[in-house]
Amino acid sequence: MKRSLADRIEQYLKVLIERSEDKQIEIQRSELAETFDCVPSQVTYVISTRFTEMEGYFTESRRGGKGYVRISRYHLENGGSTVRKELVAFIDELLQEDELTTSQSDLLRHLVSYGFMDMPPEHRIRLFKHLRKLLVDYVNMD
Amino acid sequence: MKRSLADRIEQYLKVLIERSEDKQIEIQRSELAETFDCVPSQVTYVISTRFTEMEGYFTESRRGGKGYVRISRYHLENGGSTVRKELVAFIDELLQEDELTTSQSDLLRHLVSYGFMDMPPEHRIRLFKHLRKLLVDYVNMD
DNA sequence: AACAGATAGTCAATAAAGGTCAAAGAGGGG
DNA sequence: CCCCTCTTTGACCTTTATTGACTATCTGTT
Repeated sequence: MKRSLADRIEQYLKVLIERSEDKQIEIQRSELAETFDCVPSQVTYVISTRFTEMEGYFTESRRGGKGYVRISRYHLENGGSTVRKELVAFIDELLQEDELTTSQSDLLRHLVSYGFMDMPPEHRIRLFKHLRKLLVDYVNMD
Repeated sequence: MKRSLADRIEQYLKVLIERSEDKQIEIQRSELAETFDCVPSQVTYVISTRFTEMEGYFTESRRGGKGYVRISRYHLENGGSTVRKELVAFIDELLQEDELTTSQSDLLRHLVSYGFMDMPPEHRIRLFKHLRKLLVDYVNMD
């Protein structure tokens, strides 16, 4: 089991994240590339393949002077996840009842599943309830 | 978390604004530049990129003797509408580029146009920016 | 009213990041 | 050995920050 460079960079970042206070780190792409003696785009590759929203990570970045890449990990299972599941279930229901098209429900499911991770749970709960109401409004419009 | 000069000036101003009685401050561009040991136009740069209407700020200024720059953060309904319009415009753009179907953009436009009315503007601004990013992610998924 | 001095604004050049994309390389399974 | 997928690299692109020369607009004085 020979670990690739990408694997090692991934591991390195994950250790940093787990050790951090708020499960969130900020790195400089070029600096990290230098540490691992590779091209900067390798770092981009690692981040885009191993720190996706599907894996529970959220990334932001800024270019230009003093640029950075911030990676945050979210707990998919804590506060609000019940509400999240309920909302996803509701979207599926609307799809079953032909109140939404497949493309609409795909989009919504994506937004609801992977978005709003960085909100405080109370806000997220309120937001999801609000969203549900908005959806009801929408499908009852015609 | 290394900060650029622009970041530090931004932070400084935001603290002043939050501490102020009426969420409004008046500064002298050249004086602030001296404080941060930079050229005055740096201050202009910070203000024009970080204290925009979209971010919920409003600025006025006067040149000449006793000149000033006034920055106000607004609280009420003014706040969200620029961001809302911007997001709707972005959705339309995605539709034009065939990144979204008509049914998807209709749904989104409805949610964005009629929802979130009762949220505090600061939250709404963040939410809309977040939504925009989620949409970008979604259309780039394939 | 004209002028002088004091401010703030504009704009373009330059630097300093990160992003994109496609081609080449490396491994592994059939 | 061939093919497929994942990795690595590098040339080129976009965004953001910093600086300074030049411009515009006030205020106060003569």
